[in-house]
Amino acid sequence: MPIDERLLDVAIEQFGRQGLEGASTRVIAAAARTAMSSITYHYGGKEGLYLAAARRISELITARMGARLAQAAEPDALSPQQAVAQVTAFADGFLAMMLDPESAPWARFIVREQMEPTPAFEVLWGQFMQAVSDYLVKLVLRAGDGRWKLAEARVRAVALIGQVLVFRVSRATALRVNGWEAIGAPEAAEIRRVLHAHIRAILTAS
Amino acid sequence: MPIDERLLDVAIEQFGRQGLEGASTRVIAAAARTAMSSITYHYGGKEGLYLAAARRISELITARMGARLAQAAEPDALSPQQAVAQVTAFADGFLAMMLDPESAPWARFIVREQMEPTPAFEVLWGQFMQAVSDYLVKLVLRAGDGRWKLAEARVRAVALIGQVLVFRVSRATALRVNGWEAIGAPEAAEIRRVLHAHIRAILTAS
DNA sequence: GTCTATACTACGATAGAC
DNA sequence: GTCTATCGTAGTATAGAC
Repeated sequence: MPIDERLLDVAIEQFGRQGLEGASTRVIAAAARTAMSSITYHYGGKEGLYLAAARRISELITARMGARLAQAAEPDALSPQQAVAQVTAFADGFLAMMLDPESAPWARFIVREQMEPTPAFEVLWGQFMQAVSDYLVKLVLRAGDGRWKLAEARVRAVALIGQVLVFRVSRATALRVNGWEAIGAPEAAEIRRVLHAHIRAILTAS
Repeated sequence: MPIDERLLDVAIEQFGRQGLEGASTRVIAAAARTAMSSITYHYGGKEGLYLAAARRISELITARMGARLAQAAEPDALSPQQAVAQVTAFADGFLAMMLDPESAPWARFIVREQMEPTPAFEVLWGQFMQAVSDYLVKLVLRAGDGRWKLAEARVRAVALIGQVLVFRVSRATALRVNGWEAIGAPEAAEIRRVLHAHIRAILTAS
């Protein structure tokens, strides 16, 4: 693995944990087994490395979600029941990503950007968030079969996302509340059961 | 306002934004208009100040949520319909806190602790999170009227929380998705409408 | 109690050897 | 391209004046 890729991997980990200011280029360079000045050479400096990390995260997430978005039928062509099924499938895929240990560094990076946006947020939004949210809002609109205006469907989509996100973002609390040591296969199955029930209830209620 | 309280206020703000390592005692002391060594004197050092900030946040949140938890009837004595109403009232109170600009620093601090727990997480959990989650799980159990086991009610409670939390933790995305500039009164009303509908659908679905 | 002064460590950037 | 060496700045902690 070339130096610039090693640097990106370490950067996502370190920036995710410590933030742009908190992370140290010394530590990043050492963990990538190279000299500090490699960061200047490849990315122009600390900020350049930070933006490159945001682009790399977008690539990794697009690689995971892209297949689903590409193969998905146009939401407008679906029946409401099919749209509910698609939302459920989306939630399963999103949950799997949120529970995958490898998503932890990305999640830390992204949550930081949510609460304290920097120019890197524009990268994340433009590279994958906008497409994902457009897709989900369309599905919700279709599942509602005309019951909801666009504005309401958007809020509903955000709330739906929240139900999945909480198991990554509030992981420590989720573990305590449930008395779990970790989220393994049985716990993930329990979460999926609940999310399926919630999605069906929310999207099919009169 | 005495120096130690000024230090705590600034510390919550700074630690929330930059984390334990990222925040600087120089900046904190300067913003509190005192000398760096006051931190050592009052709190023993940076880490002591960090733990004190966690205790202060717990106090502030308890002051806001405590009234509701204290005046709330024992969940076991409620009818399922009353339990649904209580969950809705809880969600409204929690959402108001999440939308209140003054919650932003606390939220940043707490989210950091969720994703990268330090000993301060024990403080937050013990001081208010445990009581709040116990209360909510009991309400959900009661609303389910025997349909759900304890384990399922816990997962449902976490998912419910997620629907509210997302508007604080993923604020930047929520604004983009909805095309909002900020979350003012009309936007908050729209969110409440959706959350009420979701809670009713989730807790009363067969 | 609160301050100033200072010791010591770590930071990011960069010049220059190879 | 990748390294070492170094500069100037900023970090925490602490000693000691008042």
